[in-house]
Amino acid sequence: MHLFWEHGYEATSLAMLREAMGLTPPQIYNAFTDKETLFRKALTRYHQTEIGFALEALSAPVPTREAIRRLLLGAAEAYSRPDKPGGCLFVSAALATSPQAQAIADELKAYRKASEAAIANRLAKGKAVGDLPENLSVEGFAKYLAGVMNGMSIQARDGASVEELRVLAQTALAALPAEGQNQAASSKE
Amino acid sequence: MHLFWEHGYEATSLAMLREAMGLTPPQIYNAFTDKETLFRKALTRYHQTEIGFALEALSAPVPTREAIRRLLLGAAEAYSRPDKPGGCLFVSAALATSPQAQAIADELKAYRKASEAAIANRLAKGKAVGDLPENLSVEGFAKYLAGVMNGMSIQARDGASVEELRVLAQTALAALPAEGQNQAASSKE
DNA sequence: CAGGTTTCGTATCGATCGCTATGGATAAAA
DNA sequence: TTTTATCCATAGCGATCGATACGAAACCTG
Repeated sequence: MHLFWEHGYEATSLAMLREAMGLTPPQIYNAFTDKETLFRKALTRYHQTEIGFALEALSAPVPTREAIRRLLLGAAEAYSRPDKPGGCLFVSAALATSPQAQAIADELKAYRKASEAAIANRLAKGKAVGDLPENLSVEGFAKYLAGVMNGMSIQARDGASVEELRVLAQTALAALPAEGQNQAASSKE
Repeated sequence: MHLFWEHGYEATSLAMLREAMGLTPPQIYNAFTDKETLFRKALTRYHQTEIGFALEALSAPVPTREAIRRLLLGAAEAYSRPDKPGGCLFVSAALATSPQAQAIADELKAYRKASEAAIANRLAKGKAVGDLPENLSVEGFAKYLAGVMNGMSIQARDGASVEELRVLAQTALAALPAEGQNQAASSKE
């Protein structure tokens, strides 16, 4: 998973994977069928172990602004762990691929779209509760937030520290409109 | 250039390049020495022909907020041209590479860092003129803006339209603080 | 201990990568 | 017309890709 995270799908060779896992070629193919299913296993593992903060933030029983704050700050931490590759695997692993691997690229794109949809769902819920102004475009703002997270992934890959990503997240939060009461509190931290 | 833009450095094979240019192997090597220098030629060409909006926006004799607005809206257009690959070549072409191509990845990273530095310079100038509040962190805000542009690049690659990217840019602009007079005007458009 | 079966590491498969040597066609010089 | 030189497309170079065939070792069963 770390190798795919660092070098992407195509640039990670089976020789690297074999050396990292200490397996011989038949062992790796008995266990994972082929490279593509191995990558998909790494994908689901990444989703379960490294991206939990997102679902956690979006489903927490807190006001919408706080949920989004947790989402972005969670990304700041998850994308800049010292012992892990920088950024998000969903963004890095197959952004530009050869025509043969476009199925993989499409699958990662679907993951990103799903993340954006999850954000949009949370925003719609917040709008229904009254946390967000009536005239806010849920889809537009979800695209903004998903875009900011993707941008944080690039910045993390370029070496941005946790603190720098946190500042970026806080800055991005300033674009979030508030229905009155909770705007002043956010400028404190 | 379009092939590198679409498929990235490593996933673009010389066979694809030869077919696109209608050249035989010796012709391509006589003209461009090897794949790496060909890619660098494509890089400088991309920088000259597709990214002019950035320098233009940052050096225009307009208030800081307007400069940033032109920067982000310019990116929205440049990243979603119908007849061009989506997103920015500097972001897409070598985000995750094999160890052999890390020199290329580092070079693109340097390009991205240079863009962020250019934004920071413009912000510092704006701060000196009084367009921006005194307590604003120039580096932090530049990292935010560069991150938003990188995120727009990902969204464009995922199929976002010009209009969607424009909305994203406008949303990102809402995070820009103003020294009083020009804040009200921006919420109009 | 002998026989049959399963497991597993090595060696290698065909395909493709970036890149280059070679042979034949063409053009200029005598 | 003959000779020489230049150009350039085809064929193939070594290396590496993902994936597999084969022989040896190990193990459970009589």
